[in-house]
Amino acid sequence: MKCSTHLRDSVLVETSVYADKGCPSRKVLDRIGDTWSVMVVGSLADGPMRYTELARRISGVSPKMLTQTLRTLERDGLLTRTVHAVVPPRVDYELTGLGRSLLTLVDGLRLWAETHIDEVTEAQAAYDAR
Amino acid sequence: MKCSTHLRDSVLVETSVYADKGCPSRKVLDRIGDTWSVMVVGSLADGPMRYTELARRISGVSPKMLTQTLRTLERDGLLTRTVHAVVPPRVDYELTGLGRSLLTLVDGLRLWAETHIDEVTEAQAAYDAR
DNA sequence: CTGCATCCGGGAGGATACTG
DNA sequence: CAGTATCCTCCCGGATGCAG
Repeated sequence: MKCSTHLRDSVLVETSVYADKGCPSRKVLDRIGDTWSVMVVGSLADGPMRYTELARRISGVSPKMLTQTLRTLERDGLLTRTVHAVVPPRVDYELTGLGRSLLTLVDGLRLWAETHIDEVTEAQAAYDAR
Repeated sequence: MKCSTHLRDSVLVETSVYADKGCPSRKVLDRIGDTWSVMVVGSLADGPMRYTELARRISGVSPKMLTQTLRTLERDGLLTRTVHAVVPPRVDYELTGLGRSLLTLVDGLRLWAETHIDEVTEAQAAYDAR
């Protein structure tokens, strides 16, 4: 787990991991780490989707956070935002190729979650019982 | 990307995704989403490690957050904490089988990051240039 | 319908000093 | 060495109102 391609200059930190802010893992983590981002990407797996549809599928998200998340993902090139010049306004969000390449990870995450959630829950119960 | 096993009761939200707080993806997200957690798990990939060693490899982490992260991961059954009764104190942290099963994801994350970070950076630059 | 602007409270998390 | 305790700041994110 070395940030081999982004190690700092100093030889003293050769063994450091995730040490550099510029470490790509760190940057991606800031994105994947964002709960809403992952949920948006996951939701868009099924295809293009409108703003309201996303809001409905991601229960609990405020308009503010949804917009903010969508903007960030758009800026990162993970999805496209298409405004249709009609009334009422219609805006479609769709994953880019880059965004879809993330689906593998997101899916892996979901799979791990469904597979191991029980073990985690048991471990927590055991820990709390001490 | 349905939380198929954890859908809410109401039929009205049948199409919702990540809607339920109890959704396992959501829970795992709270863990994976945590930057420090991922870095700790990634660092421990190489084998057992002491507190200070972890602190050194994860540059920028405060003692507070490192301890907090380690406790949470221990509680979740992702790593073990072994205290050796010696002076000076020696505490080893080691991934459990469950923790190691997460390495696949963490590695996938790192791989995606290293592979696509340039595309993301370019996309950001293009977006900002508009 | 699809947002943006604004306000605001709470909690995450950094810095620092100290202890068994 | 391996943490704990304390303080304090910042910003995440919810609520609300409004605009195009």
